Amino acid sequence: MPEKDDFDLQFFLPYLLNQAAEESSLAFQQVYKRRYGMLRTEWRVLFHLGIYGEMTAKQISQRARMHKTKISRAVQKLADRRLLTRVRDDRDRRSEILVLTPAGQGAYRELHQVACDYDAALTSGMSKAEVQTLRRLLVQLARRQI
Amino acid sequence: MPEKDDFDLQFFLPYLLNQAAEESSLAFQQVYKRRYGMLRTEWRVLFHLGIYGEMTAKQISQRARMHKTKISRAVQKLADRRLLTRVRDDRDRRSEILVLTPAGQGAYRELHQVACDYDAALTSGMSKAEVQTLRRLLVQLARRQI
DNA sequence: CCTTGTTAGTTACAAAAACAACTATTACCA
DNA sequence: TGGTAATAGTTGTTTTTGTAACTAACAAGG
Repeated sequence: MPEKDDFDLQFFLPYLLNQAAEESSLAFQQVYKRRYGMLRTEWRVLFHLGIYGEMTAKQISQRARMHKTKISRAVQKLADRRLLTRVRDDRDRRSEILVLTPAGQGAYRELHQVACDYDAALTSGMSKAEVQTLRRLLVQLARRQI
Repeated sequence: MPEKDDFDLQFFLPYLLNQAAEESSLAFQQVYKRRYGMLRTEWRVLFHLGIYGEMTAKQISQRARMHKTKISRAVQKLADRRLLTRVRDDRDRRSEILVLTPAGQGAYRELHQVACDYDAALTSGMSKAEVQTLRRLLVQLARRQI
């Protein structure tokens, strides 16, 4: 039997981050899944367009660090449900500009409100300073390339 | 086009946590994937056995919050590669006790060392206090049920 | 004992993700 | 120009995951 040592899996950052990420997105997932039939990639695309305005799939892919095939399929589904429209870019006819329809904007606004409330609930047991530190360090981890 | 507001997707905790989790496990993933041909579930099972000693699939499932089918498949693969053996529990012949083989213990020790170094590298840009706060809040998020 | 219900683990099938190959367009440069 | 390389996005195929149904073993009350 292996010797015990001071390493605790529960504190190993990649593991811990994953546990926290999964647990803390569960309830939010229920909302966009049950209520809008969306997948994670789909609400992410919706939010990118809702927050940053019109974008191409490529731009979303870069900002969200998601593979282009995931974006492509998410965009397809959102277009099927008439939540966005695609407009060929005349300056570069390979790419297309994605624009939320009024229905898409409505869905975004509702989910955005849910997200705000949800984030507030998640941080409700933390002090302002703690929340600030937490987000700063997470951004640092998200940007770092080891 | 939607109005801009003060909500930033990059700071929405479920999103941010996920980005941090993915980015910060990338390089570690390379190691267990390329060097041992393991999947995420597999190294988790390996680590549970390496750290906590002999366990049943059910116990790992509870501690790691992973579904029993994932565990079952990971155990199968690890057994195929002779990294663990399964022993029927005579007190309850439905369950089986999982035990690392010497090869499994060796794999664990190597990956454990990698993990330690990796965790140190991830936190190298943070103060002791920051790291402590980070882990504490992450544990809090991971345990919370909203 | 013998039903009824529960639990540990596996298997089968459906959903989703990862990866590679493809089309259409643009960019560059000889 | 025209030919090669690069880029935006899609499609097809293979892995991996999620979900439900299954087998085998236990538990407990009649």
